[in-house]
Amino acid sequence: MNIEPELCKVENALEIIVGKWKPIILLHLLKNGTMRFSELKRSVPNITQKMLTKNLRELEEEYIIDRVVYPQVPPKVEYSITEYGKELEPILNAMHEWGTKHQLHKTEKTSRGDRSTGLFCSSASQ
Amino acid sequence: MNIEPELCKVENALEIIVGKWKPIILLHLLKNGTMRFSELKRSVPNITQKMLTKNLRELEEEYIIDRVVYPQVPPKVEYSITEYGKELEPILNAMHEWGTKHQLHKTEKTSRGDRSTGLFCSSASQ
DNA sequence: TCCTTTAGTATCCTTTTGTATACTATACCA
DNA sequence: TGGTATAGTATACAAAAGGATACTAAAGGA
Repeated sequence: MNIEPELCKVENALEIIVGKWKPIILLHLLKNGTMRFSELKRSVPNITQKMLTKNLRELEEEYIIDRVVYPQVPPKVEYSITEYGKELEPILNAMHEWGTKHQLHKTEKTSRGDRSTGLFCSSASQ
Repeated sequence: MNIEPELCKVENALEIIVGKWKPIILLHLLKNGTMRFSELKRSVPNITQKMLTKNLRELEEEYIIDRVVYPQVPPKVEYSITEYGKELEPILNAMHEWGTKHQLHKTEKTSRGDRSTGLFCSSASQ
């Protein structure tokens, strides 16, 4: 009744999808199916090549995404979510839903407080 | 059709629950209702005081948990999830479910591979 | 008088994460 | 001959996260 070791499983799960970039990468892949490296880079505006590569490698190691290299001269590499990775969809959807709500919450706080409103999505302007 | 700024909301949401410790802390609080600092520390075995304090402060700032200080001599501080924080339950449950599955996946990999099996939950032994 | 307990701080250190920049190969194009 | 494009790697560096340890206050017990 004291410690529930089951909770540790969450810890393990989290290691895979936790991080600044992985959930966004996965959401893009879920939405678009198959994406090239450069497409992903464009879709996740502030990520650097190094971080994108690193995160993709880690997701690949966990069998969450597939990586297909075409032996072409300007290289072409395609990434897609595996069947196994698709099981993450409920988590990502729940995050997305909650994120939308929480953003409103944040905006309300802003209107009487200390946060700037402009730094939400920098993909459209600037 | 190119960039969906909605995904950025996930990014924002994630900042709050991402991290090695927050989801486990929240799961314990969801399960147990109200917990003292020391209870939490015992429940999350490998966390340091510094990390626990830091994560609790951050969750408090986001109005996800409440912190009640009793002005006693050996200090007593109780933490609980706010109504707002309870909205995270679907995410945490989805994580927990997936985590359980993924652990099996991992174990399968181990049996033909390169991982040690003993490091899942260190709360019971050692 | 010393030890214990609780909920932390403070300090120092290591590791991870992230940024910036330069570099690669090779086919195509001008 | 030089520029462009792709999917990276290599390097150097800065910042954040995390870990280990020591310290605090003030009451109670041995």
